[in-house]
Amino acid sequence: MKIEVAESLVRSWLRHCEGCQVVELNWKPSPEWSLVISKELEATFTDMQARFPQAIKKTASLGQFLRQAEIDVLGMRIAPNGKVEMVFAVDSAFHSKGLSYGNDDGTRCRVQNKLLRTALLLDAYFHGIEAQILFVSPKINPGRASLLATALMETKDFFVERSQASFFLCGPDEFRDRILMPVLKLKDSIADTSELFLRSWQLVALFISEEKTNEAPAASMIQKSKEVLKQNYNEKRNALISAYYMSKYEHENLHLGNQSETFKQMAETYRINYRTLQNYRDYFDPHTGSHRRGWHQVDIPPQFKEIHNEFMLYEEPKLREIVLQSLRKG
DNA sequence: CAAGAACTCAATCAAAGCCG
DNA sequence: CGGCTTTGATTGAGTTCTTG
Repeated sequence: MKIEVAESLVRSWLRHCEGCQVVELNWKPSPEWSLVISKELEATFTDMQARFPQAIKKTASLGQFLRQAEIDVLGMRIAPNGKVEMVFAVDSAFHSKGLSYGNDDGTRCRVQNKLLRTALLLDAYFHGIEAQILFVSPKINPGRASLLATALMETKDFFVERSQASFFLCGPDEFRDRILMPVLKLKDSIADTSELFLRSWQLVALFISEEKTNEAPAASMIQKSKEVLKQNYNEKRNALISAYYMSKYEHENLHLGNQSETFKQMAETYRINYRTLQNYRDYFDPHTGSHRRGWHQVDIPPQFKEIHNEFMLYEEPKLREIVLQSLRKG
């Protein structure tokens, strides 16, 4: 069996991102299934032949047309009540030099043929169920993209009154945003080794994360996260200093209102919970000569100890100035 | 003495560490 | 890996104290 990596990706996508409980690759109808061809379906097929003579050969009968069909990835999303609420039919083409089946016309006809055939197939075997029909290709040359977009429009137009299906053409952008990126994000949460695409991505990711640290764009991201960390660190440090001040000297000299109001302002500035800040103060209380008992029953945590050691010799006005300045800077 | 402010400690949650 | 325990950080709730 030929292994198509794009199909594996789509399978993972349908399972995890689109909520399909059942997904099959290379789905085809069995010749053993009894297929009752309705008049409407027959009529649709005849109209289709007339409307898209290039894409569909006149010679084929409907039965033959359907039997030849194959859907690369077929997914079903089943509702809790057991009803199939959505069928996904995806055809994928991964051509590293850009989607191509011969010349422009050939490519357009092939894609259109796929879309039309799939729509008929779904109508025949999953009649009345809402469907999404997708043709996905990670690389489509710009010149052909507009051609295919037109073909897609024609197909949509043709089916607008006849079927519950919606059609999508996923070129490079949609492929990346709708399918690839969401699946890549799953890297750490899915452990199923039978999903080839995800598995290989997990393997590759081991090494690109290592390499990233040397690359410029990644470096700027790391720089950013470092800045965020530094900012958080400063906020926490300022919060601790303020808490130390509050424990040792109370709030009056700050002139920011009563104790609650003072805490409130500080907490807002340092982006922590009011209670948390109050608790910081209580950790200091047993060591600052405060009238409160504070957290006398536990040891002072190291980071509190450090602040204590650093500022224990500061006079009130000097420490007050430090606190007020940190509040002004925000 | 009632309402609001302050205090104390328990409960909760998440990250880190451990181990079969 | 995955389940379990430990540890640390944060928040919530109930009680006590002040103040007008």
